[in-house]
Amino acid sequence: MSGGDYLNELNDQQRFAVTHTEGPLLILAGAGSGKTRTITYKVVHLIAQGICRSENILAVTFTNKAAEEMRSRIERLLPPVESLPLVSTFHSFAVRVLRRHADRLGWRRDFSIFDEDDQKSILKRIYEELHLDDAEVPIRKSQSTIGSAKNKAWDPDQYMQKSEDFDAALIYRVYQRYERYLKESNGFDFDDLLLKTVELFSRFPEVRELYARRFTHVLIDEYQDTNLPQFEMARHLASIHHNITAVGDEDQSIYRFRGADINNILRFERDFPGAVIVKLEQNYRSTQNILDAAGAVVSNNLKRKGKVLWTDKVGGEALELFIANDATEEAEYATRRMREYLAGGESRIAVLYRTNFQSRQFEEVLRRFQVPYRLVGSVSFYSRKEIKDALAYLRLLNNPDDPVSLLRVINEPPRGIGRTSVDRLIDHARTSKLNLWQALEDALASQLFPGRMHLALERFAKIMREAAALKEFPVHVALESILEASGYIAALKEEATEEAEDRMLNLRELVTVAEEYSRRGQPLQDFLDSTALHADSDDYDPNAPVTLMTLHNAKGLEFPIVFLAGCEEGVLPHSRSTSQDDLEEERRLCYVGLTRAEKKVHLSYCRRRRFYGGDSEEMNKPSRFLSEIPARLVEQVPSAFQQFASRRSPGGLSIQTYNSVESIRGFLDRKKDQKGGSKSGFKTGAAIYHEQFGRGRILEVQEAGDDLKITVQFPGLGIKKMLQSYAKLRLI
DNA sequence: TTCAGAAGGATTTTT
DNA sequence: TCCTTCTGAA
Repeated sequence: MSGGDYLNELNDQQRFAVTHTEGPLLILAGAGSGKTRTITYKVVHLIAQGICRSENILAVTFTNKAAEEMRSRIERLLPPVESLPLVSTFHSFAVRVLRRHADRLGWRRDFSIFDEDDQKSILKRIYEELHLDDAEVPIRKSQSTIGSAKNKAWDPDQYMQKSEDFDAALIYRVYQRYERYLKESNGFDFDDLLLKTVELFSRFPEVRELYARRFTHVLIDEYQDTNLPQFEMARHLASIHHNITAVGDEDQSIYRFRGADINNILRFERDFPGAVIVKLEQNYRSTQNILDAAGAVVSNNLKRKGKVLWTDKVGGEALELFIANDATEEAEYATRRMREYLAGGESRIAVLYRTNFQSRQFEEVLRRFQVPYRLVGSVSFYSRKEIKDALAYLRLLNNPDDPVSLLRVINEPPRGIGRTSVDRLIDHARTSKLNLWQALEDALASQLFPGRMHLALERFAKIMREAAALKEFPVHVALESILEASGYIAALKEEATEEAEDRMLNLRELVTVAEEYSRRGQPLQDFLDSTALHADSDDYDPNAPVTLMTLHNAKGLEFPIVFLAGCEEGVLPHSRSTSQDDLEEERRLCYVGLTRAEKKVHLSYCRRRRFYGGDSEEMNKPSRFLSEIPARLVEQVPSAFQQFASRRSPGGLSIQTYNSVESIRGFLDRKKDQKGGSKSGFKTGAAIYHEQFGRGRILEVQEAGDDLKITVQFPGLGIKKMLQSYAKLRLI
């Protein structure tokens, strides 16, 4: 694009933000106001106007996916010859920096990146070493405490000084040992990636300057979700030119639990003197009704600067509220509506929820109704066992000091190295002050272990020794070879179960991903980095007709139709969010959900919801956020019972849909109250249709107290008793 | 050492 | 409900 055509596509405020290219700038932007678009255009503007060169720009996004999207938008707008600016997340940027300079901090450049699972297994080892009991201070607690200490940039000593935790002394020891363990393993955890980069910048001014000079313009998206180390990274990077542009919306700050500090955005002017502030308050996404509803909810928060979004899309459809008896019914209702939408030509619908486990019923029902969908998150590809195993092998090749990976694969597939052998190996490492791999080699060389143990360990050592050269091979070759050589594939083949089949397919998939890296000539290191930093949200496919995801993952996205499920006390807001600050964050989460929608929002909640299989004893209360939406904006859809009652025509053929035994019970109760025990309409001999089993005939109807038991014969399927099962029955 | 079965425990959100 | 951990037997 030439001349500046792109400027014509912007409103006055956006254009100001794009063309203001000197000094710190804060863009306070509302939902749907074209935040990301504005900084994307700003990047284009900087290059197209020759203000700086592509390589002098660093744009930071919140997720890899967002980065990828921004890159491709920039690419479309720029003349094809230009090189692309660096668009990355804080984490991947940090990895980039550390891969070049980690040696200054005493790490090698081939360091490993430890995820939360790795963290957990490290902590487990440390607990054993220190003879700590999980019952005393749960590992989970240590893990999260260490994490939040790191988010505040506290080292163990600072933690010890500042923490008021009753268990601080104990966690202090764990934290100290943990840090040493990481160093000895030549690894960083996620938090370290940021922290150590900041440390590098502050301890070595010449390194900081290298980057601060190279990037003359720094742009940061989703600034409201930056934590302390991220803020400090930004400050270091802007320390020479002060050309920092931050975009954010305090109402969409939803990562407090991860150390995100809403104050970073609230005190931007103090942090970056001379900052200019632009507000973007026009919303281009949603109808006025949706905005009003969202605005009404979030206005109950006290900690905000406050802004009023407006749109020229006046009115719009009312929000719709469905009250379901249980989660299955909620999903069924939503799925029926989705089917209608899809039939009517809608192609992008989102189901959003607070917690991942809520996706289950939706998946079940969508599959039953044969509606294609895409799930973002939950058990992601990269957290599957076989994938982690395969990556652990590669990681071990890359960094032999990595004990986490070594312990993960030493007996995977089983090769006769059991707990006892592993414990003795660890012992030997500790007493001889060697790392695990060295200890293994040492023990083998000095014949330290008895015959069978020795042989098993030797077998493993041989595999890894011979595989060492693979490191230099194309990634997919290395991966395939190690899977073969380790016997992993053979073991799966031998197993010959459906599950093993699945695992092999997943591994194939991983090889396909690796082939990409080989094709681009990227080294193993790059492959490992991006798999380590892979996020659930990276799986989002904008072309899927129906997408299921958490509210957190929905940040930055938009959909014509949004279903916001589980609007109950205990779910949204979550039962663990009790403090005032927590509640405000939950409210922002609700706000984020509502403002994803362009045309229509469907709200729903369940009167009962099962947690871990058991029935919840009490009835759920509707979310307090629902009552914060003005009644005039919401239309309540009749519940299942009401729908049933109203569709029943006098005489003639009536079609009655029972969504669950629950609603049948409700129906019976009513009937009893009204007419004294009149029956449900299920009669012996009646023909019946069941959504799953098809046509059948009722053999027996029993009513015991509140329970209704129906015995139905389905031709070819035998006799089924329907009691408290979620029978989908229709009389025909 | 490994496997199978039983028991117990847990669950927010994520780079 | 599902997943991890524990226990005992082969």
